[in-house]
Amino acid sequence: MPDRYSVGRGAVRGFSIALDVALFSPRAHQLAVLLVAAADQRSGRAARARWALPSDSLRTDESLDEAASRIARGSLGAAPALLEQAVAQGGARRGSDGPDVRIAYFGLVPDLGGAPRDTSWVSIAELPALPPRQREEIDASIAEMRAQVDQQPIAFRLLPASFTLTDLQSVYELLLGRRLHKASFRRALHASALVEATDEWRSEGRGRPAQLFRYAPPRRKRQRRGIRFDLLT
Amino acid sequence: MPDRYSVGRGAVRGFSIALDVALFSPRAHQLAVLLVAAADQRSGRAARARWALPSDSLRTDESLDEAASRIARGSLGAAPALLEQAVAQGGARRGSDGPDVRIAYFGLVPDLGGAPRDTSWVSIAELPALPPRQREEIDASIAEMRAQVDQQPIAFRLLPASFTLTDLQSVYELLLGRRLHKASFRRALHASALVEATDEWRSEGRGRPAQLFRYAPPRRKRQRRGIRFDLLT
DNA sequence: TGACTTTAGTAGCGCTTCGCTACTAATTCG
DNA sequence: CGAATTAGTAGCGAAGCGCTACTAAAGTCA
Repeated sequence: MPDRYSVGRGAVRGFSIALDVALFSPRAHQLAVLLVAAADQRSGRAARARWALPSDSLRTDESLDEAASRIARGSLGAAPALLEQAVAQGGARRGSDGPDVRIAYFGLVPDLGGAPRDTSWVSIAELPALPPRQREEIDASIAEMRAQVDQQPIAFRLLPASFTLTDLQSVYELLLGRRLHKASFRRALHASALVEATDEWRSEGRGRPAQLFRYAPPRRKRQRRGIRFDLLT
Repeated sequence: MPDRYSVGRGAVRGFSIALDVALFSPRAHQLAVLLVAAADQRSGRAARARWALPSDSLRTDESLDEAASRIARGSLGAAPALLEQAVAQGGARRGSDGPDVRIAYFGLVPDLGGAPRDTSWVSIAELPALPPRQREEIDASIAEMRAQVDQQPIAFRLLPASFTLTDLQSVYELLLGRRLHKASFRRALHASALVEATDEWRSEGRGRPAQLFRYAPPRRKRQRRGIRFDLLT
């Protein structure tokens, strides 16, 4: 009889688990991901710059979420504004001594200026060569993040407490990777009542000054919707 | 200096990895999940029936996807119509000898009648006591599956090649867990041109016979949409 | 036979949402 | 003073949604 309910029997304890954390941030009108510089490991050569996602092995005294948070803080020097699990992949050893299973997390980080030492914010449109599977992890993370953009108000975590609506629209455009129409964006935003106007205005060189808004979520119950056949691939 | 880019260094090889597979199927107008009966492991007692998700440890010669497929086939006796990763959880040992990390997959299975020996289709509204964390895995799987319902035409995988529109609507209602309005459902479906009518009709006892349709996806490019602020929690 | 029940399927109203063009408003530059 | 630049709004036409109310075709049963 096939082994149909072997819960916990004969567990193989030989796996190592690596966590990769893709931290995204809006930088210079591009969506950028934080990469760390790692020395080339092959000997007998001048060390060339290699790039990789912040990564580490799971330790025995922490949960996956804790490990992801530790790795994010270690590479960034601060806690990200959001940190969520994207995807797990792996199994079947690749013949190397690397980890067998990789679990990818992604995070969002406001643009607060520079990058920590030995790290760099790199536009997702210009990614360098990366270790195996990390490219797919970044792609999966972006897809997962975009799926959450209109489920959770994550865009506001990338902005300071008060911001202009043009700022907010730019964040949405970077997160989604496409342009939005100004009037439609504002209409939908106002209808949602997610922001409230302050009485401050910001002048940014030329042009009319922009009013500052703050995030002020109402307590609303989620309303159901019909089937979105138009979203089917 | 903090350990910021320790790719593959000091990997701990002590983890075991368990995969749980939640297989969903429409049964008796309920969404059901396949559970396997496991004998009570505590000794000195008459074995009471215990239920659990189909589960097994990851082996060293297979990938995560392969393991999930193996477990699904092992419990079901056939391959499911869909199998996708839902979530990984764990780390930090619970002091037991169980696996350290659990990775949940979910699948969809058409209603083809009975359940294999030692298994049972149980309505998700009447779940029995389950091993730790499996309840959360089922909840996460349902949420993930529902998020995919209008991204992928997964409902059609639960129906035979030809079906009535009432059948199709029932599948959508079970997958989404709520009632849909007949006229609106059909209007959206016809607008999508996802199905085409056959020239056959099915009479189901009383009432007017229903026309049979088949799934016939058009090749269409995905059109972008605006921000759905109204979906924000 | 003929009314009643049951299930399938459609018409269309009122409202909301969307993308878009076209406008007005307030500031700096020269 | 314009011209340029950025902020913000009005509103049109199309599409989508929820719903009530209808028609259509079968079985049931007096």
